[in-house]
Amino acid sequence: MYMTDADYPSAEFSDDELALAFKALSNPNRLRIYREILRHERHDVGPEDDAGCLVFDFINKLDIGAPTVSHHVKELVRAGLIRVERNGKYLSCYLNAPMRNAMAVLLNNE
Amino acid sequence: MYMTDADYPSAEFSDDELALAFKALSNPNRLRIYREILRHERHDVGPEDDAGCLVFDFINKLDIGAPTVSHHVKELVRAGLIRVERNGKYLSCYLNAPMRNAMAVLLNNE
DNA sequence: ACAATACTTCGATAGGTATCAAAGTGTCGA
DNA sequence: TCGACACTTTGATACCTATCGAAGTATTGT
Repeated sequence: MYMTDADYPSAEFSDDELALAFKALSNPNRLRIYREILRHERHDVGPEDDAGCLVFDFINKLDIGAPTVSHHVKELVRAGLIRVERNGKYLSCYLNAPMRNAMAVLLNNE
Repeated sequence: MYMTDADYPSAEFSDDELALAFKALSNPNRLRIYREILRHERHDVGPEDDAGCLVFDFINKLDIGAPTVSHHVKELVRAGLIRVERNGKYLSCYLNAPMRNAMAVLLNNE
């Protein structure tokens, strides 16, 4: 019976890291932000004209204030789910694929 | 830009329900319990001689007390991730496939 | 330079949670 | 029927978090 990290050969992330990632998705508003970034990644237009997902949009479309959105984005970064990049006035969000993959593998092939 | 449940056609679970499921996986010990149930489901021997995953084992293998394990199992049930069934002295845990599937779809095909 | 814009940081508040010890409940074997 | 076993419930503690308003910072257009 596997019950510790050491029992999972070649696991990319520890239980603690994975738990932190799931925790980041445990708030409905944060989950909405992450889903949007996922969706954006899928329907990607070329890398040139793509500004990524903007924090600006989250602030305008979600029913929470800018400080809370800022906090949520930082939590997603801290959990390793996304990364952000400043483009002038705007902040773009991009998917962090390895963590998404680790969660998917956990749910699919275990 | 999708930002609400209503925008996701034929979504089986709401953002709130999904967030609750992810929250249930946000504690390392609870994640270990869930992974073990997943693993058990995969390496399933026939339905006859299968007693499921026993809470008994979680109590013995995790470094937390019985009350905490009991609490965690209840949280996994509340989140729709698993169901439990009493077999005499023991409590067996079984995977709740639809919720697992919903999370997997979210991470894979969105 | 200045105003506007897009966040970010701070401090506060209200509520949630992981864990434990102690005591309780239901089941089974002798 | 009685003790042992497998949980469960309760109450307490220490900590974490989602959100806000107010004030701060960085960037851009004029």
